[in-house]
Amino acid sequence: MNNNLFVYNTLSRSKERFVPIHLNHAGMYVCGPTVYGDAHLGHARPAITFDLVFRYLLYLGYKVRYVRNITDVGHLENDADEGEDKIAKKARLEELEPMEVVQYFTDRYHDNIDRLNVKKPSIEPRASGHMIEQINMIREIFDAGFAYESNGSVYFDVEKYNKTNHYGILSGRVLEDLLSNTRDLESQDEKRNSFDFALWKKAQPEHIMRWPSPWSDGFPGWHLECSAMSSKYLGEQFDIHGGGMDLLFPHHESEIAQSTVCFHKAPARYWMHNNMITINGQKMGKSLGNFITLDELFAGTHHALEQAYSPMTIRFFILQAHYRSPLDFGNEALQAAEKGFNKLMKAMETLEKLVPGADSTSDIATLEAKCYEAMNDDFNSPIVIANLFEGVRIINSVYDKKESLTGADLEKLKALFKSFIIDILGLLPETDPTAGIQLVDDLMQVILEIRKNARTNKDWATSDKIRDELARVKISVKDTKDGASWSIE
RNA sequence: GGUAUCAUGGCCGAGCGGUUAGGCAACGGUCUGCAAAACCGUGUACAGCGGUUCGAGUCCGCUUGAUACCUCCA
Repeated sequence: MNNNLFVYNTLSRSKERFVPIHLNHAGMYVCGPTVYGDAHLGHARPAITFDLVFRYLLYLGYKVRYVRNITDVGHLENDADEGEDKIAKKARLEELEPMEVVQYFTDRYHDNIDRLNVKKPSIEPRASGHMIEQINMIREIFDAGFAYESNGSVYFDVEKYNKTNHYGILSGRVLEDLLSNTRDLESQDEKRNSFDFALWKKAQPEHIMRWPSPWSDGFPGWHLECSAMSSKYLGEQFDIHGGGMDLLFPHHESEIAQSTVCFHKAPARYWMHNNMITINGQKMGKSLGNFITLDELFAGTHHALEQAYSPMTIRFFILQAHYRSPLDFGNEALQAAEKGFNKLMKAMETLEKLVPGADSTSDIATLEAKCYEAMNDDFNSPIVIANLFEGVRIINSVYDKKESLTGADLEKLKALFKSFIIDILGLLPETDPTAGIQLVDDLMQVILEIRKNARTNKDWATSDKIRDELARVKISVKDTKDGASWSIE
């Protein structure tokens, strides 16, 4: 097993060799979406980033348990809403059952993510299905003396925790700074300190999503579900915890505090955070209202979009940047990704047509080594892609008979492309809507035959008319030495 | 105000003490009836100011600017 994989750990702010807790096994937990709205481009980033991690670990031979939750309860809208959670609010507005809303957006999330060819996680637990685990965890924290009850709600005592631990270890914060710098928030009277966070929140009478507990009818706090579900399915300590950078504080910080109190150890060894997708240099987010949903991207219906972008274009676009770098959305960049992706896919087709030569003019083994090196260096997909384009150059040159590869190297290159493009990067050829329709093939053959006759007679007007008319229906015809070929745009 | 992360050519984005990133766009060439594709070649770059070093986008300091988090957020 490859043990040269290095992972950037937010905890240490450096790349560390990946050593799993249990030999040949890897446990990974990633914070999933809150299902109260359609998934947007920002949601695609962690889904694809950790899909890449998942796929590469699998590829290396690890037995991976990948847990990605669905948050369907508990996130507070804001203080003014007095504990009404987002999902309940949406449900009341639309007069739907909360679980109806959850189901609707969960299904839509799955549809979008599936189209991006994101592998399904091993377990996808829902917060609402783990009330008992969450209540038990609160009880443990309570019994350990790190929680207090206030008016039916339960809060985590951050100040007390910080006496023996460092609350802020992940985000580089110091509690004293938090004390003096916390913004003024109203209605904090239930809490001893502004930075204490809720473990259990008492439900207001109008609040529909509620569960019984020893303290009140209510719902669990913001950070608890991840601690409860990750420990349930991955153990008290597991290998990788992932999520967006915006969750670093306070969400992940609080997870560490909860788990440390309950299990006396940090929940995860490696903390991985993907950066944000920006639009005009600003974070794309729900609250900012500047987001573009995946549906809109696929259909090209948002006003900021010059065209529709296919799921694979989006996936390629995201993989062309390193996951820890911010990625700026732009039509020009998306269009460049689209062209680059098509070039890569065409080369894959060409690769199948190559015939072996007597010797090799390019070093495929080195190319392969570079791809592994890039993946092992904190999942550097842009470098992998750059190397794959070197492979594209070789493929096209061999096809043009300007270079040659031996049969063995040809097989190596095919295996390399299959492994890295399909298995690891998860890029698939876009399905041609006419694929498998024999009639279309036959019709095209008839048309090109007529055109060929015209060309033989140097009847360029007819030849060009056929090509132009076909271009209007998005079929491009290209004349090569071996005759005309056609493809759907 | 605090914490963290950045600042790379027309655009998107890698890199990291000394060697071409890559994609898209642009220009020249090969091929071609023309076009497209493909291939070959070319250019433009590391925010500013100091410092360390034989040598710095690459390390250190300062300045300027940007973003994220400190309130739900991927």
